[in-house]
Order: sequence, then structure tokens, then C-alpha cells
Amino acid sequence: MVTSAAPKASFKEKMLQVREDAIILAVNRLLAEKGFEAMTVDAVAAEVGIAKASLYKHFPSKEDLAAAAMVAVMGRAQAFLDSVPGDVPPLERLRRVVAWTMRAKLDGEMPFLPSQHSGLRRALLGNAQYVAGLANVSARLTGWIAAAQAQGAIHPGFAPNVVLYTLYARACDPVLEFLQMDGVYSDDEIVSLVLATCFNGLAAR
Amino acid sequence: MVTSAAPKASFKEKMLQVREDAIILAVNRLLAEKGFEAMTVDAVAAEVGIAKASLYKHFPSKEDLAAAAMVAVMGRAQAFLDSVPGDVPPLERLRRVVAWTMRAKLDGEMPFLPSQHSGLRRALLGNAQYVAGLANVSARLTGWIAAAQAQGAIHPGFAPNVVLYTLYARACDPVLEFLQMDGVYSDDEIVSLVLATCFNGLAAR
DNA sequence: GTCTATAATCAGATAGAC
DNA sequence: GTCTATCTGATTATAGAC
Repeated sequence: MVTSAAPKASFKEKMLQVREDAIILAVNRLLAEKGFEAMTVDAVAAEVGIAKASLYKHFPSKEDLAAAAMVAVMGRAQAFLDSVPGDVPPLERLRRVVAWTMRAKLDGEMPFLPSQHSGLRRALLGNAQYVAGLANVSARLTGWIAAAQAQGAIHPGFAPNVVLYTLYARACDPVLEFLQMDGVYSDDEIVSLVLATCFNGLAAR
Repeated sequence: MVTSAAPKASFKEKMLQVREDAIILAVNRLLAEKGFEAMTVDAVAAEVGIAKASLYKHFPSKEDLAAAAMVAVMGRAQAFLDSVPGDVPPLERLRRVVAWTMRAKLDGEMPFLPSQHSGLRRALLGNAQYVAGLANVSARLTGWIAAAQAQGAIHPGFAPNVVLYTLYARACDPVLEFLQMDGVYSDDEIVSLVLATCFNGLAAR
């Protein structure tokens, strides 16, 4: 695996980076489509158009492939957080993050990892970039949650972690797929509906 | 596989039924613990204490094993629906069903099946008992949802299916595991918290 | 029906030439 | 680094004796 922090990347190194990006893109797509267990390394190699052995020169294991995809997701998430204007109220900021997450899932761009798989857990926790990215995103979201609660916009009875987990869970919410399969809603409508159930609840107000 | 509708079961048939129940129990537990892909037929046989080949005399494939477990779940769900008193208001009835589902998950009794696995889908849809059970549960819940909406207890803007999917999704909500891993909440508190986010939403009221 | 033993297949990972 | 070809182990499923 090539470090992406090379100060002066040569042409060869750039080509390598491009290839690794292609690999990660393929992994991301297959992970979103089939999940970790059902994604085969053969399929990844086929999608990238290289030999399986070449994959293993870049990433030492299937778990590391998935971890690399998650690092990329964390990078995109951080970029999105950066893109939210600072003058937007905290609650609305949280809504936008959830909407962004759900849209990514609807577009088949959200990897789906089993939280039980022990080898995968080790690979993720052993990946400093992933851990740092997740910590950064969590810390920033927790700040927004606290701010929203201070404004009385989020129910104060929920510990910040409860809110955080509930937001994260939208990234693997099967309701999105169910509604998509029903075929009667556009993606925008689905996002809007799940956003409403998530923040306003099922009960009438 | 032995039909459970035998009008006059002999001793031998009863023993067979007991064994199949034991198999289904083991499958249910392993499915809840590891998910479908990570559950091996060897592990099932080992847990039941019989040879793997014997398993295949009862169920022709791994998919059929999972389907049998889901039939059992549907049976338990129908029994629970029956147990809810008729004079309980519809919204409270829905809350109890969700609470029951989440408690089953927290107790490691809720099988986790990948909705993508095509062979599994075929096995499930080819199982008349499962399809009938799912349809029955869905129809009854839909009735309760409509009643709750008629009373103004559930937001009328949600189509019944949206509500139904949202309730079903609690059976595989990762928030439950996250909170359980945090270790600061009892199971009762977890159920109460997720029930609150589900019906009342994250936003303050 | 249950068992032991084995087939058949598939997927993760590697060897070694170029 | 990339390739072809292969190894290794795990897993689903079955044969055949009892």
C-alpha cells in the first residue's frame, strides 16, 4: 500500500495512487452492493481489471481492502462536514448530514460492514486513518448535537451518544431499501420521509 | 422435513419434532449471533449434537434452515400479537410489539438475514408458512397503524407502509448493539430509549 | 435417521516468472 | 508491480454402511 502523503509524487507514484483509488472505488461499490462477506476478492479484481495477485501487492488482506474503503468514506464525510455553512443552525446541520448519508446509501455508495466480524474490527481499529477520521467526525457531530440540545432543538433527555448512534444508523437503515423497492417514492421523497421519522418520530405532534 | 400438522403424531414423530425444534433453536441462536453467511452448517450440527449429514435429512439446504428459523420467528410474533389485550389503544399496541422485538434482539434471539442473498430470498418466498406468517403479521400491524392514525396518535402524513417498515427495522437496529456495547444502560433502558427515538423522534417536542 | 468419510466447490492468499 | 498458476483451508453437500 502506498502512502498518500508523499510530498513530491513522481509520475509513477501518481499512477499508483490512481490505481489504488480505482481499487477503493470498486471495493466501495461492491461493499455497498453485496456487503463484506458476499464481496469476493475475485470480483474486486475483475471490476478493477487487474489480477487478484496484484491486489494483494496493494492491500495485504480482504479486511484491509474494506478498511481502505471506510477510510475513503470518512474522508468524504469530513469533506461534507466542512462544506456545511457555519451559520446554519445545529439541528439543520445534523439533518443535512443525515440526508447526505442516506443519499449516499440510495446511490449505492455506502459500504455495508458487519459489526460482528472480528477480523474486520481488528483491521479497522488497526487503521490509524480510519480511527482518526471516525473520531473526528464523531467529535464534530457530538458538538453539533450538544449545540442543538442547548438551543432546545434536540430533546435534552437523550445522551449525545444516543443521538449520535441514531444518526449513524441511518447509513444502514433497511427502510431506505424497502421504500426503494416499493417503487412509489423518488429518492428525494424517501430521504424526506426517513428524515421525518428520524427527527420527528412516528407519533403525531 | 416433517410436517407439524400431523393430527395424530406417534411417539417417533414426536421425537422427530423435538429434534427439529432443537435444530431450529440452534439455527436461530447462531443466526442471531453471527448472521447467515458466517453461520456454518458444521456449527449448527455441533450445537445440536448430531452429525451434519443428519441435518440434511431434515432440511435440504442451509437456506432452508434459515427459512425454518424465520417461520418460527413469525410464529412467535403471531403469538405475541395474540397476547396483546384488545382494549389497549392502537399506539400502545404498536409500542409493545416494537418493545417485544427489541427485547428479542437484545436477548440474542432475533435472526439476522441479509436481504440481498438471492438464494435465501428464494427459499423464504418459496416457504408458504413464512410467506403466510409474514403476510398475517403485516396485515394485522397495518390495521393497528391505520387505527392509530384514525385516532390521531400516529402522524397521518406517513403511508402505512412507511410506518410498518420503520417498525420492522427495529429488529435489526444497530443502535441497540451500540448502546449495549457502551455498557451504561440496562436492557430496559435501551428499549425505552429506542422506543422514544422511534415514536417521538430526536427533536424536542 | 444417524453416523463416518468424502466429494465438490469456492474463496483467500501466495509462488515464481517476467 | 503485474501476471498465470497454484496452494490451502473452509464450507456446502452427499455416499454408503449400519
